[in-house]
Amino acid sequence: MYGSTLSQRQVLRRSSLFAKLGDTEIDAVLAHATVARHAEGDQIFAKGDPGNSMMAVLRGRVTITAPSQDGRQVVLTVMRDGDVFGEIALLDSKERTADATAATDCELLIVPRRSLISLLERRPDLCIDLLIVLCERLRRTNEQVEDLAFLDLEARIAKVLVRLAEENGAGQSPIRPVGVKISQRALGELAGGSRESVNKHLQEWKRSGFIAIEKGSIVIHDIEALAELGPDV
Amino acid sequence: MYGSTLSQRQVLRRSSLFAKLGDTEIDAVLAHATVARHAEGDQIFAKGDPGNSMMAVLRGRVTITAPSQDGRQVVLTVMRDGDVFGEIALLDSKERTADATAATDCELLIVPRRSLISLLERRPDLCIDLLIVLCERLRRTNEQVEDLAFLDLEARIAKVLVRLAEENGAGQSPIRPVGVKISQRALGELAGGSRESVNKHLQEWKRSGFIAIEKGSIVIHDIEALAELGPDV
DNA sequence: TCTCACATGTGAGCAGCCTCACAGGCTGCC
DNA sequence: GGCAGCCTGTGAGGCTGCTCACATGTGAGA
Repeated sequence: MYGSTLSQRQVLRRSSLFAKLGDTEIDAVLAHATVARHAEGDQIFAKGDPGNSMMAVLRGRVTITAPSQDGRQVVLTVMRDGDVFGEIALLDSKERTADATAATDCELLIVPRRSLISLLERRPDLCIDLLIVLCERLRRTNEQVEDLAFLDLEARIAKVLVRLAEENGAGQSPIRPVGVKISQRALGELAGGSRESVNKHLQEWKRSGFIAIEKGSIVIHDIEALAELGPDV
Repeated sequence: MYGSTLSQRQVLRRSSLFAKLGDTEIDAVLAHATVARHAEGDQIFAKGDPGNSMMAVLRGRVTITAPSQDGRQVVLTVMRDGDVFGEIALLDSKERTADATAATDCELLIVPRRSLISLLERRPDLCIDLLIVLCERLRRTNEQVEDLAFLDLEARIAKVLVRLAEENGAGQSPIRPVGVKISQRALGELAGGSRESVNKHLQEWKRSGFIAIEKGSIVIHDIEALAELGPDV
């Protein structure tokens, strides 16, 4: 876990929450933080674990999922470079509320409770930043509740696909096809539906020319059409 | 809105977030805050409104709901004495994410953005309290996502009923019947289902002797049975 | 008193989505 | 090479929960 101190600082600054810290404070956090590496598929923590640390994603992607008793899952969010997660259990000293799994090989910074609390006490402005992060999270989760309550599966899948396409850089031109690397099963977990039903809707869209289906990924040809299917409630 | 300063302070201290403040700080908040009264059914704010204040419930109940395009609603939470709400839009300076409606006649303290921000800057410990409030909120919303994704309507209704019963003071004895004052339509909005479907499940439970149904309220005779129907995922 | 708004009760019919079952194809590992 | 484990594709069957339609009771207000 040791590189030169300089690069460690830079690594920590990749995380939005810590970006604005001075060297002294960065070093104070680093003094007790560790870097963990996980291979794709590794479980980082499980719902119910005691949570006495917060993680920041330095590199890679982490999915936060809620497990059901019978082995199904819903994806609550996907964390990427610079995002922090696991702060809930840390802040209220309870159990982890969800599972965290490495979606790709990844590198995490693990900040123990005491470091974070003492940092927050020294820097009220960071505290407000963290509040804003939580607000954003809450907005997303509320939206997910609305989607599950009001939209049918087709709309939810469309919405997820559009979001993934945008995250993958569909911004440039609405014409250029965008590839989204995801299995149909995972898409189902994101949208809250079964693998088979996802497949059926995708087939429908393929016939309509909105998308093309490849092994392990979906190529979106007409993102407008999908956006119309998955309205913002 | 003016009573004696003393009672105003006490009123503000009813809200958990402000309870620990000293008189000086209370007065600083009060200097810019106002008290609003709303009659049952009044809309307090609507999704999409600009949000430059936070509310604390001094007396009464407020339901936070998400509206769908066709007029349906899901209830996200119900706020009661001492709870604060509306802090999301305040903190991240965006629009309100949901509707707020007075579920009963109620009295709210309205704290404008600047007062709150300056208070939070002076008192980092409050900031952490607020973080914990948001964490709790997030836990609840995540649970709601899990419920909608994994549980069927019957389980969701049961779970809502059990929660309402507990909030209404079912604690004492599991034998004594507990009355929950709620319409079947409202129950549907809490559980994410239609009025008719709610009615059918309730009839079923009535036949089984778990509950009795009265106009505008439900009397729970066997809360254990309901708790078993609505497991914690 | 009459009416409006709202609450509960109930059945018919339909759409969405799930599960089950079975296909074939590709990849990586023994 | 061959198998295990993942992926996609597809149909049958069934349940859940929705909408629609209508009936009844009741309290508030004109």
